[in-house]
Amino acid sequence: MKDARPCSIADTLALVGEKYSLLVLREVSLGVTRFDQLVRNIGAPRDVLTTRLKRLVGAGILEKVAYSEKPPRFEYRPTQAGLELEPVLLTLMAWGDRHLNDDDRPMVLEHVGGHGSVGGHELVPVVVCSECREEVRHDDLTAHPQAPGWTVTGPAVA
Amino acid sequence: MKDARPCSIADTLALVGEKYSLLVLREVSLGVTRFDQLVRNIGAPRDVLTTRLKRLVGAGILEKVAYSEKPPRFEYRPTQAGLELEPVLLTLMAWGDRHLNDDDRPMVLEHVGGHGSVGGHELVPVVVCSECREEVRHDDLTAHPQAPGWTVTGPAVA
DNA sequence: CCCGGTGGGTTGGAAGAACCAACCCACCCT
DNA sequence: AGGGTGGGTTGGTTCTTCCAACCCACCGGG
Repeated sequence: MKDARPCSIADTLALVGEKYSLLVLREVSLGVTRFDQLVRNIGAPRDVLTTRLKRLVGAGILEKVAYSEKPPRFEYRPTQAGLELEPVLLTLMAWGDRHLNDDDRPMVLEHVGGHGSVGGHELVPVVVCSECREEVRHDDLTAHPQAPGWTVTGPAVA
Repeated sequence: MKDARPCSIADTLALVGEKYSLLVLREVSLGVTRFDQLVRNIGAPRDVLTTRLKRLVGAGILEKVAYSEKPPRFEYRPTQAGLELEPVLLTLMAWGDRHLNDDDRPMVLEHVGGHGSVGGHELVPVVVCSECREEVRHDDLTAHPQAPGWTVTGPAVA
């Protein structure tokens, strides 16, 4: 990945884009935080999961918390930064629900609103602009690269 | 990945979770659709990019469109399904902007609203519930696995 | 006609990562 | 003493990546 477009998407994927990493985040967000459970629920090889967990802890996305001394036992809990990746998981899930599992979604999320909302309803996540609160449509977007030497189509100088 | 939790997140990542795949989508969403440009802007090895493009075309996320006969030349354009992955890209970018590139974001997106909105403003994407329009917070969510034999913490029967 | 350049790949070999089964250790329960 | 659980590590094989080089069709200029 040398000389690629500088980009926060690429930077984020460099941390959480490896196989299983986002699935780890799915599990810890669900409250599943122990090594053996993660292995089973994700279906990852144990050694691979070990290296993923190290990476995510090192990146400050998970933290290793002791829940027992003697024998020393740990659980992996999401940090604030880790929890803030939930929108990524929600949008991935929404896409898969729509395009891959349209007739039987493997999991349904119930949304229990904050301010006086009555009961729970099914969550269908949508991305909106925080400024104008409108749903983001592709055609309403214009990209402005900030890095010197880069235009929207590619490197300018090179 | 045998016997893992059935999940649309995993299903989606099986299609677009390999290295570079989402970066391809970033580029085609920006309008960069040709092989050589993709190689340069993404920084991926040519052969790997070839296999990724085949996969994405096969999945119906991209389509290969001829823009010249003699010599035969193609561009890779996102399908509707491909464009609908943009929310994933936006949330990834927002996270990287906040947590990795807080002082100089590599790219700024301008949002030109649809219905009579005046000028463009910077896009800061937020995920909301389409039902109640409130921002989705982790604590407002409850997961309901639909697959038989699965609870939120793991397989029930085993 | 020959030469270099562009677009879009394919090929071969070396290096690295994933995968799997097996193993290990500390502890707890019976 | 024996088995079970939690949380890993190890060794060896296979699967991917990576990189440089190559290939081919076509175009333009001299």
